[in-house]
This record gives sequence, C-alpha cells and structure tokens, in this order.
Amino acid sequence: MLEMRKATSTNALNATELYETCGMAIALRILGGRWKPGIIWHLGHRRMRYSELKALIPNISERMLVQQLKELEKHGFVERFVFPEVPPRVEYALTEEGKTLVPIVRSLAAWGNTQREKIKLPV
Amino acid sequence: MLEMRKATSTNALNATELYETCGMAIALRILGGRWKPGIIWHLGHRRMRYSELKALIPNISERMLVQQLKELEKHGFVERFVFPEVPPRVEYALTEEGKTLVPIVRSLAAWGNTQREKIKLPV
DNA sequence: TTCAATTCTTACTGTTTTGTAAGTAATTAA
DNA sequence: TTAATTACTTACAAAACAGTAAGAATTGAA
Repeated sequence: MLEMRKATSTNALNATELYETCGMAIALRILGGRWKPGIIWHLGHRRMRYSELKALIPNISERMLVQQLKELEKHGFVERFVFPEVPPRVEYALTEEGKTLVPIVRSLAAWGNTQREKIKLPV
Repeated sequence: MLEMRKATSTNALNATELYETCGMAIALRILGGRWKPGIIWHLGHRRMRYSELKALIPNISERMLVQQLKELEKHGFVERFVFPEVPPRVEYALTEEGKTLVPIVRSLAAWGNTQREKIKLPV
C-alpha cells in the first residue's frame, strides 16, 4: 500500500485546500517529487521495461521507482503490462492521458535548461 | 539564513546530480514546493505588498511566506522594494527573469484544472 | 540442489519540508 | 504609558519524503 498522509494534519489539510482551489497544485502533485519527471520523460519516448527505466534513471532505488510508477498508474497516467514469463517482464507506457503531460514536461525542461547558467544551484 | 541541506547526504547528492543533468529538476526546484506556485501566480498579476500576498494565499504561515520569497529573490525571480515608513511597507514584484515563469505557471495550472474532475485527490 | 534473473515488498532509518508559537523593531496614536 | 501596525526572526516540533538493505516469488539452467 502506498504511504498515507495523516488526513487530519494541518499539513495535509493545507495540501487538500490547495488542490481544490489551484490547478497548479494538482499538476505539481502529479509531476512533482524527485523522480516522476524523469519517469515521464523517458516514457515519453517509448514504452519501457521496469529494468530499462531503472537503468536510465541513475541512482533511483527500487523502492522509489515502484512507488512512483504505482502512483502514476493509480492516477491513470501510466499503464502496466505484465508478461507471464520467468524471469518476469513488466512494461510501462504512458496512457493517452499521460501523453498530455509530455509537452508540459518538455517545456518545463526547456525552461530549466535556460536557467542552468544563470542560477547557482543547488538552492 | 535559509535552512541548509546536509551537503553529503545521498538525498542531497541525488538532488545535485539531477540538477546537473535535467532541466526539469531545476525548474521544479524553483517552482516546486507547496507555496511558490501561488506566490508566482499572484505576483504574475501585479506587484504586491507582503501583507497582500499573505491575505491572498490562505493558510500560509509567515515563516513559509518569508522563506519562499527569499529563495525566489535569491535566485533573481523576485525583487524586493522596501519603503522606510512606519509601520513598514515592503513590496514584491517579479523580475524580468521571473516573468518568464508566468506562462509556465499558467500552462501548468490550465493542465491541472483539466485533471480536476478526472482524478480523485489528494493522492 | 543451488543459483541466477527480474520485479517487486517490507521494515527501518535519515533527511528535508512544513507548521506553531512566541518575540523583535520602529513609530504613531490613544 | 500602552497599544497598534507591519514585516519579519527564531526555536522548536510534526509530518512528509527519500534511501538502505534484506527478502519473496518464479522457474529454467548449471
């Protein structure tokens, strides 16, 4: 099961209120976090196996990869195809809905790249 | 002083490596978090006082508002104008650089709004 | 029989982000 | 003298997020 938020914390209530009033909060909930953008980016090119994603996204742990894929699947942005083989094979692809994310991801990335020289990261 | 990350944690190293390879990680570092989108959204309309922002962004604490404004200022997306009056008056505005964020923020918000009906949030 | 490969799951720990609550400074108005 | 206003600052605590490491299921090959 995915990790749960404490539904009654002020933190969670603030998050909920934001979702209700602000489209951007929704978008960032889906796109945000450290790993989701990369996952969507790669799946934007083509359908991929779990192990391919893992290899393409340096340093991601299995826990994180599975967790983020499950969230994306739960919200209908990613589809999961299981092949009954041994060793197992599982492929992931963006759904039609998920594909609507691709231009957004790309424009975010393009904007970020224009900033690379200008700001001194991290933070 | 802003809160610091432990520079040697795997967490921080992963973040740094992402910034170096991925424009989107940069973009999300600037846009991400719970409150920055709203701040940019409102400043996208016009220059505002600190207290106006506070009133327009429900539930934000002063700690968060100050902190996020400082980060945006540090990276050059927001400019701060102090008027030597009592009680004090401080206004914030997007810089030219900051204004380049506005179309991105708006397209994220527009996309998020199309999702509002489709997905059942929070997570 | 043991190992290897792949896709996960689980329990645990550490790090980062967010929220709370109290306090500060400066001046004017009551 | 005291209170009111605005824009903060600080110390602390709670919640959320991310990473580590071990293990499980499957079955064919060594």
